[in-house]
Amino acid sequence: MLNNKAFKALAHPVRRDILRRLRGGQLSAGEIADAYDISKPSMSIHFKVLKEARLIQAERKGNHIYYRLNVTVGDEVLSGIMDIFGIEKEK
Amino acid sequence: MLNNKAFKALAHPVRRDILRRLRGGQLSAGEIADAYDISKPSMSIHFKVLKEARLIQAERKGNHIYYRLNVTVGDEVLSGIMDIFGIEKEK
DNA sequence: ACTTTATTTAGGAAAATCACTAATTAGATA
DNA sequence: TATCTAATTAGTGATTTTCCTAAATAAAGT
Repeated sequence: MLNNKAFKALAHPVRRDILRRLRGGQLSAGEIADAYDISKPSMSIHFKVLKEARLIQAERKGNHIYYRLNVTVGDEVLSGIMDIFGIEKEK
Repeated sequence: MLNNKAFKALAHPVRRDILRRLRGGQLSAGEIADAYDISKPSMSIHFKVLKEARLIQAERKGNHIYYRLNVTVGDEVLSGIMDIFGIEKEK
């Protein structure tokens, strides 16, 4: 399946929340992780899952790694859902 | 999370395919199951997951159980995805 | 009542997911 | 080089998922 990884990534509430948090622009791994009561290593795994699904993109700036949303894949998921349910895009 | 179950249900490629198959109208458990190289009991579990996520609805007719799509929940998922990525509904 | 057909439930094994702590890597700075 | 900060990787354990076969249930036909 083409974007099975994206659907799998979206199956976890924390990962969906991370994405929502990135709507406003890029944030560092630490900034995101601080918002959750989950260890940094565990958060890092969530970032990895999102990255491998191409739902987020990473950029290193000195000491920090900044993550930002990849809305393109968001659109793909949206199209996927619409296809699944036979929902037409209202123009 | 409200519809975490729906997102979890959508994480499996076979379950997404089952839903797609139901776009054209209702089908019996057996009709759906026959299309996959997976045992009936395992398929039954997939139906259960989809049912508990309210993505499908079941109706017994004599010997058969017919499943049909619940597009309402499809719409909810769609809205959820749009919210996550900050995608605006184009009117 | 017995049998057949359709489907689910029970029980169990393998694999994946998700969390943790400890250790490592990468870059900046003294 | 040594040290500090930021983030990841390694290793481990608990839980969940996903599949199987065998058994049970439900409705219909004989």
